[in-house]
Amino acid sequence: MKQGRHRISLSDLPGLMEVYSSLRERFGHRDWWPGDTPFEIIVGAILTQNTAWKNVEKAIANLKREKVLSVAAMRRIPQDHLAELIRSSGYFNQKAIKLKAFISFLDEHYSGSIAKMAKAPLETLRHHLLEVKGIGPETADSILLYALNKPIFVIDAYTKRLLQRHHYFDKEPTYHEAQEFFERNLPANLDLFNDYHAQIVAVGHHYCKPKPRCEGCPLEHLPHRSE
DNA sequence: CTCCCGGTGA
DNA sequence: TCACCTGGAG
Repeated sequence: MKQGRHRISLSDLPGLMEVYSSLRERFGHRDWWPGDTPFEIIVGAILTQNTAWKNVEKAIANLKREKVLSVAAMRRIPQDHLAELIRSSGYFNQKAIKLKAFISFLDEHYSGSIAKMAKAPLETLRHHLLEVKGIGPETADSILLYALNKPIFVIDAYTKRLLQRHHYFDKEPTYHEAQEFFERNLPANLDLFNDYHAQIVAVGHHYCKPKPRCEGCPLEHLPHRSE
């Protein structure tokens, strides 16, 4: 680890593309965010808020079994019934409201059509999505990238932690700071943005946890704090 | 900052 | 038992 009297500066650190290569070499290309339709991915993005994906899978399965995983069906189903189906994802009452809020948003702005929505420009879409109650920056960007194939870099808790622990930031960056950092230092490539976020989630899940487990981490060789 | 809330794995 | 989970609102 490169150290001296001086604080580690950006120029001492590997570029983001090298970081990506190290992760990718370890984890392989991730088949991130499986989903049969864009709508299923959007629903997953809302349900997975502060919730382990495992618990979301059950909820999605319930929605499929009850044939509620379409815009029309979700518009029709009563909110309390919807809440029961997604119980396993936690915060089920709030999330039922959020799903309904998204449907209303879709109806108002895009005549209830995901396809029409997908044609809107990224910035317009992001601005509109953030107006929806229950959709914050991470959920909005996940929808944009994974459901609508817009080239935007998704930031999550793992990402901010990684940037701080590996000295790209002194303190934990804000969402916008982290996003700007990635987008300024990487080509705006859809598959790269897609897979990079997936790689970060993988390293965050296995190594860069709240309590770091640096042994064997694919990024162990680059400067880091193990706190 | 606190609250929302269920499941999972250590 | 308990921390954590592919956050967001008030």
